[in-house]
Amino acid sequence: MNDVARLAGVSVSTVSYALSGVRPISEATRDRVRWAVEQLDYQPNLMARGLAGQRTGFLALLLPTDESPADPFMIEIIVAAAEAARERDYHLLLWTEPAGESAGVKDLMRRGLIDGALLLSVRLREDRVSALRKANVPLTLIGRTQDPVDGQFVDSDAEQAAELAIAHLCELGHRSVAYIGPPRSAYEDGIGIVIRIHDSLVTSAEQHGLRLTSACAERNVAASTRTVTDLMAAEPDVTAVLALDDSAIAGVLNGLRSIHCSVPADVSVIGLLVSPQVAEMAWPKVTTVSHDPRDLGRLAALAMIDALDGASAGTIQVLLPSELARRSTTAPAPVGR
Amino acid sequence: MNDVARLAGVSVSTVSYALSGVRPISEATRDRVRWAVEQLDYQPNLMARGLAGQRTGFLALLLPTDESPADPFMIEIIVAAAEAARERDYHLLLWTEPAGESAGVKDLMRRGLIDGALLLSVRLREDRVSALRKANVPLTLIGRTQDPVDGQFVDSDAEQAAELAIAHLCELGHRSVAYIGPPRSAYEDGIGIVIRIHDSLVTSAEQHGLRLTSACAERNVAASTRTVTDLMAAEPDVTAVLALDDSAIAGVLNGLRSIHCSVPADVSVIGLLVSPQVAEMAWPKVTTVSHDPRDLGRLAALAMIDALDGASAGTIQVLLPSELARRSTTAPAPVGR
DNA sequence: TTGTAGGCGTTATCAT
DNA sequence: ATGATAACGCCTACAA
Repeated sequence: MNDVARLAGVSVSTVSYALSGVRPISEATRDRVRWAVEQLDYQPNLMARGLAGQRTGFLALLLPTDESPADPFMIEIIVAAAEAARERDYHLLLWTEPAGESAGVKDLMRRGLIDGALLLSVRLREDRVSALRKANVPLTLIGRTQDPVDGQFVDSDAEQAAELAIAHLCELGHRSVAYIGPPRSAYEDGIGIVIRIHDSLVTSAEQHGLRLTSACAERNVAASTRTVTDLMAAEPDVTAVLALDDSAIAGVLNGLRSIHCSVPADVSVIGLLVSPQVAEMAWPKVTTVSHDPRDLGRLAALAMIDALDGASAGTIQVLLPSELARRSTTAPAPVGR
Repeated sequence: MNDVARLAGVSVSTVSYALSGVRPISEATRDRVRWAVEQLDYQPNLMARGLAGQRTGFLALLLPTDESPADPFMIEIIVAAAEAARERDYHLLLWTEPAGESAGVKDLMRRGLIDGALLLSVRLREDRVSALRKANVPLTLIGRTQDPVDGQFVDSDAEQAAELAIAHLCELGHRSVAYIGPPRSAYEDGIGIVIRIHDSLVTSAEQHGLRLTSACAERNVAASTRTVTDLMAAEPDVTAVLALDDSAIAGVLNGLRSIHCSVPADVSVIGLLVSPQVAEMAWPKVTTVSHDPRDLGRLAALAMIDALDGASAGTIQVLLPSELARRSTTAPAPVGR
């Protein structure tokens, strides 16, 4: 930067201001600085900037390790967050830590490394959130706590998604539907989206006068296969199956095939919050009620950055609506059953 | 650190040396410093350290964006790299960039942000490698270029894996086997592991007197399903199928089921370099010739760090051997076919 | 074995 | 609108 200043014939502070735009600089000077920067192919040193300024340009993405490894939906969230951060000249640090803990992130903050943190897999009751708040770590949640009045978050709108899915099945004439949810442990852990989706499905089904049967399945093909076959045996009236997550899709389709239920002629299937990638990869391609997972990561990163840069008008709280993507697994309910 | 020095009654440099251990410090002083650090719960500022010292403590993990999004095998590599880095007080930056490019990483280096970079999805002929070398970016590849004489890498031992798989099938009495590889584009792009696995399979099959038929399938269930059914129709003698990658597994099992081939009674299936997670999730559970994907990420990060810290005796080049994990998809070849 | 002081490359505070 | 200069917090010769 010294070199740039010398070449442009101005002082270092002028260069700094010309680049950051924090104080008015004359056109002429600015152009000379720009030219010198160009000439020397100058790139500011980020460590020095971090030391001297108030922002380091780093965000931590806190990824719980003891859960089932990330599925495609999550990957897309993460990568999108990294890309959004980059657009705004921030950098994303991948930080793994056991589900309940956050001491590591707190240390990152105290060591002057990060400006804030993004939290994944948010539970309804979060020790991490209060702990990090207390440590003055700016936070944006991907997901929500039970009562997220005061913090920033970006989350899927569970109620809207549930209502959309149930309404669609209702229109198609289905009267009895099943829901294959995640393992019981996800409920016990209090994962927000899991509980909200379930509750919302129950509510929507009631309002539409639909019969809803819920079941849990571990996140593997064998388990969801077995769960769906058991369920169809116990509830022969069921003509549609809702499944949450990337993980259940393969098993559900598999199970239905194995008991000679044709999809969608005999039974319709809807994937909730399933990544397009997985929906398109399955066979037949799965109709989903979902949104682009990338929006979750992208908006969370941008919300964090806006808050840090003081560009936002207050706390950002976003609920992403889902859309119905009709693919090949939904059809009118079979008649005469 | 000033506070620590004052509290311990020594100078800042003594504190610095006591913590880094770069020069001899008396037991007594060291203890006092340690105590003071403890008292104040002091954590060094990493930006200042990065500015003053020669290392920043950051590594970039370069992730090509325009390929199919990361599968579980890759995720585990990435997370393992992040965790290994952390153990050594380094931090992993997630850096996405289109497949051929590396200008962004070069800039990271020039901006004094990173100490080195980890490269994923390495092709046999790599523009990125030579470009980054020229820019003096320390590199460790996860994968190999065609002729990786001088650089650091950690890669799967393709020849050993191929030989192991072929030998196993041979022992089980199979005489004609099929290989469902990745899309043709992966070959055209020159992805190292893809080409090495294919070539090695051909070689091993020849040596064992096995007939090998190869096919390519796009990375989705429908494509691999169709590919395997077509292939079985064209080559009725085939009694075993090898599949590379997480992506092909579901389709292969699906396809065989759809043409009423029982696995493993009629046809055996082996997954090559498939993550344990996917192998266990499938149904039936897939026999694999693979290794822990985490080793790839972990060793790459450690190799990089050792090189940076000068702890390594020269260039690190690792080929990870695979192991046969017998699950439920391999059995002796059916007799009388 | 320990202390002193200069420098790393920015940003921020005073002046002008 | 611009310049000089002091932090920022640590590392590392150099001196003692």
